[in-house]
Amino acid sequence: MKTQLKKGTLDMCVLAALSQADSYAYELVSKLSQGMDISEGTIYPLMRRLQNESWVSTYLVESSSGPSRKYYKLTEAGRRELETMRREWQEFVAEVENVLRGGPAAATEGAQQ
Amino acid sequence: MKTQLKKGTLDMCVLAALSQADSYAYELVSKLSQGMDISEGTIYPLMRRLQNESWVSTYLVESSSGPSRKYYKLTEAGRRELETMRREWQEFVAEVENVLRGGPAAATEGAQQ
DNA sequence: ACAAGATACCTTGTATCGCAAGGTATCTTT
DNA sequence: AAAGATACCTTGCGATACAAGGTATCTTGT
Repeated sequence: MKTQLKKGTLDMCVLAALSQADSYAYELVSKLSQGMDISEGTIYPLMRRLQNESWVSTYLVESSSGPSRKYYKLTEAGRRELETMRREWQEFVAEVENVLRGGPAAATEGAQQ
Repeated sequence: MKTQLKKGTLDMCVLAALSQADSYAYELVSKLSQGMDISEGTIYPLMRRLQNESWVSTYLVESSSGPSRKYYKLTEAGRRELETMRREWQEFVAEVENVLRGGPAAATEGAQQ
């Protein structure tokens, strides 16, 4: 999957996943990797960013099959941010599709061929 | 408009615009800026990339209202690449929407709340 | 008991790309 | 001659995805 296209969407995808159920980074990677292809080197800095913005909070849970898991939980601010991101995403997609359709943003004047 | 979201889509948008009519960088900026918000500092390196990939060719046209314009024209390879990008874009959007809908890529197992 | 593998955390360095800021040259208008 | 629009371009910065590598825990096979 094209790396550049993902820029700016992974935060939203993670927040969306967390809006359904709390999760931990390692699990998020394996779940999101099915369709989105996200790697560990991406998720850990990303989760830190989300936490710095206070969009998620964390708590530790001991696991019966390995080391403790750091669960992330969406905060109220995170829920609001997710809605904002959704809106921006939809607007962005609409604008790109508009250009692809040859909408008003396409160059039409004074050109040849 | 969110900077990160544009990454990887501007090439496609420019190729799409050129698929309708030849154009030059300065004009592409003013046309695409209406909806997409693209700046000169972005377009010139971008056009060079497209040319390096042989997706566009260029020709000079003298203007009656300023310096000569460097027109860009989509090549056959460019047309094929545009179709590839379109496909990848659609697949990508579909996958993101899937995650937003809480699709199979969302974390559901073993979480709390 | 010990090695191997899975689970789970993390950091460092690299590449890419969009953009603000700045620079140059041409042509028209005042 | 000066000012402004047109049109080209480069440099340096910030953001982010990722490969590669590292550490610790827990289970399983021998």
